[in-house]
Amino acid sequence: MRRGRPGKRAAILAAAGRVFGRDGYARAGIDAIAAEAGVSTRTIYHHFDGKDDLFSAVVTASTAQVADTLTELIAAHLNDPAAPPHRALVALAHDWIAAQAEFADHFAMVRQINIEATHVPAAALHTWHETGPARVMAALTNRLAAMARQGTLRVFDAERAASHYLLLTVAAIDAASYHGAVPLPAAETTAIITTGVTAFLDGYRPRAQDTA
Amino acid sequence: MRRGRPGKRAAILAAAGRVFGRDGYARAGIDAIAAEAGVSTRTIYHHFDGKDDLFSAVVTASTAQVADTLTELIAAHLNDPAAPPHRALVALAHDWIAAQAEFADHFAMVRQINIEATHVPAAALHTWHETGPARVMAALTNRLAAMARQGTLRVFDAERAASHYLLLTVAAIDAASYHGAVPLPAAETTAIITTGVTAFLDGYRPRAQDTA
DNA sequence: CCCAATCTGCCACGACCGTTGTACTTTAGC
DNA sequence: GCTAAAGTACAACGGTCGTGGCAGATTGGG
Repeated sequence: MRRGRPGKRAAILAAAGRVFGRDGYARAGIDAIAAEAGVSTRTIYHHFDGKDDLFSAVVTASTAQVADTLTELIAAHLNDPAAPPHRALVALAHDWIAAQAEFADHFAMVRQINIEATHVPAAALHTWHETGPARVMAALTNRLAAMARQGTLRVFDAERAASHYLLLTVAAIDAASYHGAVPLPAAETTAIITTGVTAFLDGYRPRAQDTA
Repeated sequence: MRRGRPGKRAAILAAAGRVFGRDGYARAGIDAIAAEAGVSTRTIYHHFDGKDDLFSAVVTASTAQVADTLTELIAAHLNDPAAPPHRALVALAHDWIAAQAEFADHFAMVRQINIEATHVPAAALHTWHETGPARVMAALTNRLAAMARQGTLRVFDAERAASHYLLLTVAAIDAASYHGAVPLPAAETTAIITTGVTAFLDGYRPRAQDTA
């Protein structure tokens, strides 16, 4: 049974997400989280065993929420495996980026986890990966494989194709915007996504008639 | 004029690079760096103004070294713009990954900078970007443009093409290996690179004759 | 309304760590 | 070999912060 009042607990989780996302684990202070939540520091220790426990509770909660959101986006945009791929893949990337902005705090925490992967217990890292990224990747892989079966895509390994798609769109945006730290003009965002999807579909090898 | 003896200064820089890379900025202690360098903590404050100053000195030094290494790799592997691209791009990616392993501490520090981009003075971030990534990207962009002029590649925007190449190879490896935290079997490394280069060249759109 | 759980404010302990002062020893160059 | 710069060992200050204790206020269910 969880300790304390659920309302307070939810407020603490939300506030901790904001503070951890903004300041990072090390910089984030229990006092700051308590103030943000409108709660006394003592109450935080009523609900959680300490800073580590609070952090992992926040991450597991937001991980599930984000994974749900992203899998829904995938299902919505790639529901028709016979549809022309360019338009759907561009639209999906746009919404994906929007989700990253909406859950910016979550992704900031995840980046910290990845950076400190060496200092994080391997078991926690593994369970996080299973409930989050692996779930989303499986959904995306599944849809790309369906598109391949329809002849919409030419895919040898659907999982690698999913990786490549995300790298050329989402990761490209992340790199250009310093993971959201530097805001990107909407036009540039669109340009990165469309050129990324074009590269994903067509590649950079000269066409046969070009070499003439 | 730099303070202190150059030998000690070099030892401090090297040790600080190792400790910062291994433990991260926050976790890294001046005492640990001093011990690693075989130097008293007081000597560190003789050479540098403090932890921040030491960190930025380490980063600027290794940034120049890494940028040199990578631009040399680019020049060596893409020296012939008329050569078949697949082989050269795969070989370059392999050596690039090897360089990332060799300078693992540097890249660990860079990742920290990127994560904490919000908390780093914008001027320092900008000069770092100019002397490091921007230099390397310019070199790679230049070579891809040359290949495009030779008809080896079909490129609209050489800089985006350079990004896409790195995303599909280097970034793919980084993501799979948690930035080097989880060692990757050599076979998997090769598979990621070759499939990445194949995607870069050929994309995923069905060939005309496939749709028959 | 009452009681038990919960929450609050405040204080304090203890650990960690960056930084500095000081007195002493070592090193390098003239 | 002398001298000034550089390095060392050690202790201490100061700040931050996680954590817990405690007494009293508050809250919500029976």
